[in-house]
Amino acid sequence: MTGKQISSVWTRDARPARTPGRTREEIARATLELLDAEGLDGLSIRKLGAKLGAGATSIYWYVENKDELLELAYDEIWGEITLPIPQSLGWRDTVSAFAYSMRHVMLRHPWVGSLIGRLPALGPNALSMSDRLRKTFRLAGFDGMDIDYANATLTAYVLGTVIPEIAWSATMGGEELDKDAMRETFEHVARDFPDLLERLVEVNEEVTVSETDTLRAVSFDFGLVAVLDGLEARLRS
Amino acid sequence: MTGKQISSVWTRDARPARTPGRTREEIARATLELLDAEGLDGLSIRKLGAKLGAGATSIYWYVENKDELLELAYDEIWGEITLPIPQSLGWRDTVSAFAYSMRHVMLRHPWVGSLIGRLPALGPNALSMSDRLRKTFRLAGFDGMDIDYANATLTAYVLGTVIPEIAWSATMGGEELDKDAMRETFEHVARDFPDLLERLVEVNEEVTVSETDTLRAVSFDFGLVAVLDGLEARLRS
DNA sequence: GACGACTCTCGTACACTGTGCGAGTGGATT
DNA sequence: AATCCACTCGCACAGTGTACGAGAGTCGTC
Repeated sequence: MTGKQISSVWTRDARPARTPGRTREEIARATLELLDAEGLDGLSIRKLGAKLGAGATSIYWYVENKDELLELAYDEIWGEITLPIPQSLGWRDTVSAFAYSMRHVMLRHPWVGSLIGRLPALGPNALSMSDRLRKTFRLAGFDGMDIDYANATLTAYVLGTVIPEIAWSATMGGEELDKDAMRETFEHVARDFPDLLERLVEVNEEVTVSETDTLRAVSFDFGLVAVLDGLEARLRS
Repeated sequence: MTGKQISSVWTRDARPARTPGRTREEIARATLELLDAEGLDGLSIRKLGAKLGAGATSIYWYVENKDELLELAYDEIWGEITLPIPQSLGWRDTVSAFAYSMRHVMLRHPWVGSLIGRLPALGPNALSMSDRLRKTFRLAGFDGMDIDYANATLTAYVLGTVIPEIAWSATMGGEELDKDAMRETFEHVARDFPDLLERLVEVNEEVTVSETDTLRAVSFDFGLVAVLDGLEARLRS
């Protein structure tokens, strides 16, 4: 049981809750709120300390370094994602609901976009979700390693769709979706690719602000259906 | 042509190359090398200045801020990815080759994992690749918006697979793949999910270091085939 | 050749960051 | 009452991104 482990908050047990002192949950929650309010760059140990009514460096009693703090907040996210109980729906509807939930949660906490490539998902919420997804795929008829492959494929699709979406919103959303500015930007950067430019401008013109979301949702759905079809084909063979 | 645009290096033209002074390419290349050598946290303006034999703040003549520097390096990455000329192979083989190339390039430059959720891909190399992918999908028989949907789906799958892979390597790879340490870690963090734990340990045990890569490649291929099957189904209807 | 304009460099300075250290505090155990 | 230990936190250090403004070098025009 003892011996060197991989470095992560989750490889050490939380300190037992005592009368003085904070809990991991408290700290995770506060970090999450700060991240939601001010983004990844807005989070600093000193600000977090202030928010908790504590001295800046007190946090280091509970956490080895800033990355571990981010691991805590990251796992909170996984806890917000919902997955219907497997038996209630067909597997396609079940995992679709998961995919949509995951997308929404990520868009609500856009800073995860920069963390997924840096921190492993080893927290209890992430693992619990992984466990439940595996059960869902097994119930659907997948077997052995295919369970994990299917799982990975679905999750990859969602991540890969949402992460660039976040980057896009971060750059374009800041300017309050100024259509003319965007058209000019496109015309400038894509001036050597008339084909691509035409499509970019077209999409930019014909769609109102609120319809942008719908369009993205349609695109998300297209890919999701394709992925599920592909997985289903694997199931039948 | 004038007017406010979206904030990105690519919305401003590069300064014309003069006798003194660096070029964007020079700076992009140096940034890339520094990132490859020292990672995202290892990149600082001062270090980059030193590497270029320039004063630290000279870089700000060519670039508005550090993010724009990262945009330059990010686009270099897109330039390393290869896509066979569409007509030479069937569309499935063509986009498969692209997917594998993209995966390898990303794994070679693991710091991109943290950038994709933060910076838009508006550089010439990224757009050129996007343009060529669109042509490939059109040639395959996709039409209208389906071209872009298919494009997005494929790219999402690759990104979503590789990004967590990078995070994993960053945490586990540092400890030189100590098998026992990993087993202990798993047993600790996944102790409440016996099913998942069994699989984690099993995979960890039965596989040698070099086979880890193979296993990941197999998993990647499984999902890729599923995605392509799903897209092909869309093509037939 | 002289002058002015412009491109480009860079030293200094400022506010801010993560975090090591070690002295301090206050409640529980003996 | 004495001891221990979980916990707090001020200070300090090295490092960060970047604003600013003074200078150097090069060009075009008279």
